[in-house]
Amino acid sequence: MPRTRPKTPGRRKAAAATARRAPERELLSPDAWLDAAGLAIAEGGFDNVRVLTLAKRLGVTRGSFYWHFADHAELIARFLERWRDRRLAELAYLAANPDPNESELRRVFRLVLREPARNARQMRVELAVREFARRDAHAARIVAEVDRARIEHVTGFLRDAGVDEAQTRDLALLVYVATIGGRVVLTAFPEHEPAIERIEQLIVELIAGRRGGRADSAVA
Amino acid sequence: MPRTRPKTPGRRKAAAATARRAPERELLSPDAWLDAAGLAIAEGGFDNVRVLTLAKRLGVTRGSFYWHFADHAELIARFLERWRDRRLAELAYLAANPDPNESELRRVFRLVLREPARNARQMRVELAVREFARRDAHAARIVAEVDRARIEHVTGFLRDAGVDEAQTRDLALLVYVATIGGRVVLTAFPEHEPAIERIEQLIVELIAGRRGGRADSAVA
DNA sequence: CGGACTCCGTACACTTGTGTATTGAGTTGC
DNA sequence: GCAACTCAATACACAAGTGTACGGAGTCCG
Repeated sequence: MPRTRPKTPGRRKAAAATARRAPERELLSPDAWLDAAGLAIAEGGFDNVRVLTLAKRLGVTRGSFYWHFADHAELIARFLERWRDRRLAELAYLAANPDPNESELRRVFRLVLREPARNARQMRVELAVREFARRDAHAARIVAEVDRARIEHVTGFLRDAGVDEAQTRDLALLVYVATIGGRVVLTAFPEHEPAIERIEQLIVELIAGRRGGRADSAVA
Repeated sequence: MPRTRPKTPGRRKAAAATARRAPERELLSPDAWLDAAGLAIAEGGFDNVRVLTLAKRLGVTRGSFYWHFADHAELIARFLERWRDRRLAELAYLAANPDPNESELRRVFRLVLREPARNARQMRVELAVREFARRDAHAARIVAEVDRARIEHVTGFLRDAGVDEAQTRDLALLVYVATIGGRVVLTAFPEHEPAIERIEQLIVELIAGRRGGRADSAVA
């Protein structure tokens, strides 16, 4: 340890940062480091997160980093937890703000299928997190939490849509699995995007067929 | 260059290896290095392929490596090409050896959905290749070739199964995308495997419903 | 104005990894 | 048997990355 670095370092209040007389050079918040890490992860996965590289990109030296974070491992851990919190908040917002002009199922697809396809960076980060989860226990737990919440979410929608109770789980898993797979192939070949949207329609039909017999109206 | 290392190094015929009087220590073939690389990739992705580590695992030093390969890049390139050739051969074998006791569609699922789920290493390698393809042009081309061939294969099966011609491509893509997605989540959570098999059944029903061109198929 | 605090720069020690040059022990062919 | 060949060991130079120790410029607060 340098002098006596606090275990929870400089927690600068972001709000008071502007009220404070602006320093010559803008100081860095931990979030700035996490954002930089996110960029590096989107580009080359978790192995591409190097303190030296991030510092260079942020225009500072590693001295700053080791003030905000104990070490490289803490950066990764905090990044993963922030990622999980944001994904869960995403779901919570969706559940709390129903859109009366759109069917629920469509919104699910928009969230997990179409929307991320437009935000390439976010999609790449998610895939990188999943990749990393295969060799990191902490990441595996994080991914499990997010997967669980998402599947639960889709399941609830399907149940509300009148799908046969015994099969909502399998259908939800199908939707989720097709979604993830779509992301994987889309990151490599964006030209398939229109086809992915037609696939969405196929799944809608499959679900419609699984409801008590009829119903394009309520679902679509 | 050392002395005058040949551009195409020692190509030991694997067949004559046993006829040859066995050396004190078994010599390494390039394939041995490629296999070791595959193990490293399955464990930690392409960034985990390090000449030093492979050598340690093979019980030799890097001197051997630089005899068989020009450099690290060549190892990666040859690994990718071998991977592609094997995947294409896999498909060719399937097409050339029809099994009269099993439906074609089932065989497709067995190949792309159930079989790899049992071979964890192969599955992880495939996912790592796809991850690597997002930042490596060569890998991207390789993956494109394999994807193209597989989707073509599934499309052919669906057409033979009597699926509406106009939609075979979309259905094939759905099958493929669901497959890839299934692999991704299964690598993280193997306990979902039975659910994946039920998903297979759902897709079969979807395809059956698509057979013979029904009227309501015009919804898309 | 002066101490304490916040944040970053600098310098050092250490580790891991690549690539090259060279040597050297087996093996094969003639 | 002996040269040529095959394959691996060793030693070296170099680069990149981590973590730590310490110094130092701003900034706030009394």
